[in-house]
Parts: sequence; structure tokens; C-alpha cells
Amino acid sequence: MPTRQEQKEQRRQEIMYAALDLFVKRGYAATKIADIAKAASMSVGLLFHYFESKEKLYEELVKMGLQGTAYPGAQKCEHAIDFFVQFAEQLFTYMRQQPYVAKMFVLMADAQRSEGTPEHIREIAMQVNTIEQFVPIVEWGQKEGSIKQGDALALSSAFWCSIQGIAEQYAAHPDMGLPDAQWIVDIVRAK
Amino acid sequence: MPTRQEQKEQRRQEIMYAALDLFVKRGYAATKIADIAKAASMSVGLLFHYFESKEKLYEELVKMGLQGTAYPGAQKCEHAIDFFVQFAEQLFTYMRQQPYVAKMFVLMADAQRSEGTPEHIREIAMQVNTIEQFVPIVEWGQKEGSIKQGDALALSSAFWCSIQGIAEQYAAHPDMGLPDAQWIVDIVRAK
DNA sequence: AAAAATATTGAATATAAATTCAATGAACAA
DNA sequence: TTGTTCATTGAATTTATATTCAATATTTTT
Repeated sequence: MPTRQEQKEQRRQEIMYAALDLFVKRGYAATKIADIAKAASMSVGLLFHYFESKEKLYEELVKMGLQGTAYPGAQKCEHAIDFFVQFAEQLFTYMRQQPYVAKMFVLMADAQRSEGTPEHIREIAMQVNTIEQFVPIVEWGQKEGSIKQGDALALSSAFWCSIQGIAEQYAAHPDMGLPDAQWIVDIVRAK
Repeated sequence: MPTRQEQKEQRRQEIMYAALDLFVKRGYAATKIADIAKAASMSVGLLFHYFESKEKLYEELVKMGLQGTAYPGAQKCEHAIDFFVQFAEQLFTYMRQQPYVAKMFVLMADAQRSEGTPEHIREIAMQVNTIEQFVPIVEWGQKEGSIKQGDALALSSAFWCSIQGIAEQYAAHPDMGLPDAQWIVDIVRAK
């Protein structure tokens, strides 16, 4: 028998996962509190007992996304290209194992990109560094010969956006599966 | 001096472009009629003089997207890979030349994917054939040796989703530019 | 120029969705 | 056991936004 504290935490989790799923499938604005409540099998009133507003719930989700998203560093790679391989394979593995990883990935991107996002939430979402983190690694790989030539930021961006697009597809239709990570890494790989 | 018919058509266009821009930047649900009206420099009432509802406006946009999206066929390519090169380069060229191409691209994908889309609109959006159209070309290229091996549908999907992700980024931040089309084609290219 | 048709506006209304709340039930502490 | 606190509900309220409308201005037709 779980303590009341645990129960409470459990409830909050349920709400958050239900909201994450719907926010990703329909978008934040299109998702009704009533739908989230239904998905979490509870009344609207109870949902508000746990979260003071829809926006606050969104904020909590984005904060959770910020935590969970500790991407693997460029540990012990002989070649720069190996970093990208590791990165993509690890990410895809997580996504396959835990559906919420893919969803969170999409949620964070949305929060960053959409003009509809309340400013203070966008700021939180912006804290995940994304494209920029790849630039130095691309540059290293270009010197070294394992990464193709070209504007390093543009290459990083192409890689990242592709993963983004794939994550969106996967979040919406997990049944379709994820591609071979190597295929995507070929975007940056030297010929 | 334009005729009234032309004026009317002009007005409708203005509204549609304003709506396209906002739908893409914020999402359909998050976009307020009042915002569209302001972006199109007209009153809310006038907007309703031209479109009977927000949903109808959305529908018209999706129909427009269906028209405009006559993708180039696999004309006269010696190798399958050339088709993908042509396709990506042509698409990127259009996107660079006409901002609305990238926006429309994103709108259509959203309309297809989002659960929030009214069913009859989704059906219209679904008529653009996307991933499936690539499968036979991938298969041809695999026999031929110009496309890498692996599940043809998965490969097609990876290619398409990547372009999708890049288009989304570009629609939101056109200033960042588009990558070299060849980089993306490398997803499917045989080594 | 007068009449008719169309364009345009913004405030009024209707609708939809978020948020509150008073009431009830269940668990806990005494 | 009994009182107290927390969980839970759904209907009532508030707020946000789509939609309507009556009034006015402009253009076209006769």
C-alpha cells in the first residue's frame, strides 16, 4: 500500500503522461483539459487539484523534458563520425524502449519552435542545447576526414532536423518503426 | 483597375496567405481568427465575409496545397538515385523561391498527422501521396545498385521524414537557409 | 444622379473550453 | 469510534474566441 505522497506523485505522473501524449498528437492548443482528464481516467476537477492550470501542466512537462534530455557526451570516440553513430543509435534505442522519449522529443521541439508557446515556457525549452552542440564535433570530423565538407552549422542542422522529422513520424505512428540510425548518420558522413 | 471579381479573389488570397503563415507558426487551433484578420489588415467581420468559418478556411488551404503539390515525376533518370537528387533539389529550389511552398509543405503534413484535424479535411490532405510513391523507385535503385539496401518502405520513410523535418525548420526560420540537397539524398544513396 | 449591389466595420451574441466550487466519499490520526 | 484531512466528482461560473449582424461606406448599374 503506497503512502499518500506516493499516490499523489503517481497521479501527477498519470496526468503528465496523458497530457504528453495528447499534446504531441494534437498540439497544446487543440488539447482540451477534459480530454486529458478522460485519458487519465479522472474528473476535470481532480486534474485541477493536481495542476493549477493547463499552462502550468505544460510547463511541468517541458521542465521534465529538460531533465530527461541529458544527451550522451562525445565520450571516447576515435572518429567524429562515431559520435554521430553512437548518438543516433542511442537515441533511437531509447525511443524504441520508452515511448515517452520520442514524445518528449517532439514536445520540446514544438515548445521551442511554436509562436503559440507562452514565453516563459519557451525559455525553459530553449535551454536544451541542440544543433549548436554538434558544430564543434562536425568541425573536428571535417579536419579529420570522417565528416563531409561544408558549412558546419548547416550540416549539424540538417542532421538534427532529420532526426526531428523522424521522431515526429515515430511519435505519431510508432507502429511504423524507426529507420536504421546509420542511414541518418550518412547525412554527415564523408563519402 | 481590377474588376470586383479580381478584388475578391485578391482578398481571399491575402487571407489565405496570412492564415497559412499563422497556422504553420502556431498551429491551427492556436491561431485566432482575430490574429488572421489583423495579419491580413482587415476586420474580423470582413474575413467572415470571405470565408464562412475558420474550418472552411483551413479546408481551402489544404485544397490549395493539394493542387500546388504536383511533384515532379521520375522523368528521364538514368539511375534511381538521380530521381532523388532531382526531387530534393527541385523541392528545395521551390522552397527558397517561394516561401509559401515550405509553409504549405508543413501545413499539409500537419493536416495529415494531427489528430486535431477535422476528419474531412484530413481526408483531403491524405490524397497527396508521399512516402509510398518512393517505394518502387527505391526498389528499382536497389536492384540497380544506386540505392542502399534495406527495407524499401523504411528507407523511403527516412528520406521523406528528413525532408519534412528540414521543411519545418525552414518554415519557422527561413533565415537559417536550407541544406545542400545532396546531403539528404545521402540517406538513400548506396555507399 | 439614383438605385442596387457589394465591401467593410466593430460591437453584440453564441459557443466552447478553462477554471472554480460546494458537496461527498475514503483514508488517517486521535 | 470519531473527528480531521485529503481525494474526488460534476455541475456552475468565467473567460476566451468564433460567429453574426445591423449600420455605413463604396462601388457598380441603370
